[in-house]
Amino acid sequence: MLALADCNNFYVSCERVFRPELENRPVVVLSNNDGCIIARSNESKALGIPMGAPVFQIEEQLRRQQIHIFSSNYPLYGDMSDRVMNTFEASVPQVERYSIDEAFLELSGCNEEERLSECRELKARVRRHTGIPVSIGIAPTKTLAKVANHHAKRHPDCNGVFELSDERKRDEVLGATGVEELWGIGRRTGIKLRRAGITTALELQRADITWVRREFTVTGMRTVLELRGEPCIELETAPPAKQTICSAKSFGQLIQEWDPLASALTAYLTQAVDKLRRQQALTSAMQVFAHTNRHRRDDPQHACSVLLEFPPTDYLPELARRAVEGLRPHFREGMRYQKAGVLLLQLIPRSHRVGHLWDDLEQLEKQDALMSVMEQVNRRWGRRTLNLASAQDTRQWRMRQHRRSPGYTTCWSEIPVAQTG
DNA sequence: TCTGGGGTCCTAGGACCC
DNA sequence: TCTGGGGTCCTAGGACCC
Repeated sequence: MLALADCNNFYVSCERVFRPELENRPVVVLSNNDGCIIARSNESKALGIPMGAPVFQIEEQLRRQQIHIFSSNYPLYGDMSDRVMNTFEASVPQVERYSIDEAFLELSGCNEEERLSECRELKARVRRHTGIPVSIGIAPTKTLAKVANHHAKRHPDCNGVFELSDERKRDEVLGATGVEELWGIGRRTGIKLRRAGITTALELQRADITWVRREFTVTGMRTVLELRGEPCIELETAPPAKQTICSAKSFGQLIQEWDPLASALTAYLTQAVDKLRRQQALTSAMQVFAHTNRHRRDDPQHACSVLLEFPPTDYLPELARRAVEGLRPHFREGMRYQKAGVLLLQLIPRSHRVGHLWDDLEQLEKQDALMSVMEQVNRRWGRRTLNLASAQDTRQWRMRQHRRSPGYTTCWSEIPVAQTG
């Protein structure tokens, strides 16, 4: 039997661990550049703060209702996530880390009673170890576990844990679930289903399978089978290596000159190469792009993008040179660029590097040594201690983060200090 | 002034092969 | 008028997820 464990309002909960006075108060967390709302406490939801709302549109409401606002602090959330996941992994036989705040678990309990108590104990342990509240939904398939989890969150009498295996109970809950609330049914498919007269999860579960297959491809069919209790989506305990790595961001302010754009590009590439090396992979192609802000109707619009190919490598200085030189001819003077990024493509495991007679092995070793030293220094002394010079001047593109919380668990100088008396 | 970032999977259609 | 039957590989685009 599977379970989906999901941290409640995760980013908000992370902030509250270190600011307990914000318990029971409305709190929101903003996206990069303090652009829009990406996490809300229950109190903020109750006050009608919509998910994804641009901050500038609801600024007045946020102030009037005295909602506490945080910029996002991804190093903190990533670290808290690791702590939660480690607790799961120490407690159940199998864990799939599904996202920063969710995991699918395989449970050992043989009957509903055992599984419920197993999960209640787990929920309490995570709270004790990390301060983060979680909800757990139990079911025979991932899709049903998602439904069970929603139910656990919405019904306080469940105390955050709910099992959906009994068929009668299952169909009753599915009958009360809107079809677009299901995992795998997005906005488009939801509209299409409603047009076909299918409005609840139960109606979808009972739909004709060949019709579903024809209209909604195998993905839709899998959803239906999973709703019937037939597992189609396996637990993935060892995540497959990524096929592409992307690093892209909006700038803190619009950029009109090449130098700061090149600087931002180098910084984003640094992050991408970091992930590449952690995955022990090499890249042999990358797409580099930049574009203006399409929301600004009055600004002239421009999007440029270039695809570069080269022998497999993970050597940052060379990749940075290629990215910058590659995009340079496409950059247009005077445009107001809003965002840039890189995609690393054609990834291969580092162990598959094919040597050529004309490879300069000594050169490759030197490059490798340099990258390793850079990583060690940065691990020891903090991110970006050692950096490419061109990525160093962040003044013109650095993210806006006016309300960022300290790196309580991720930065030596920001660790909270406890005082007595 | 102000609208996130990072991914995956699936299908259709074209090119090409025997 | 007639115009095989498979198969692979690649790409673009749609849809979805958190």
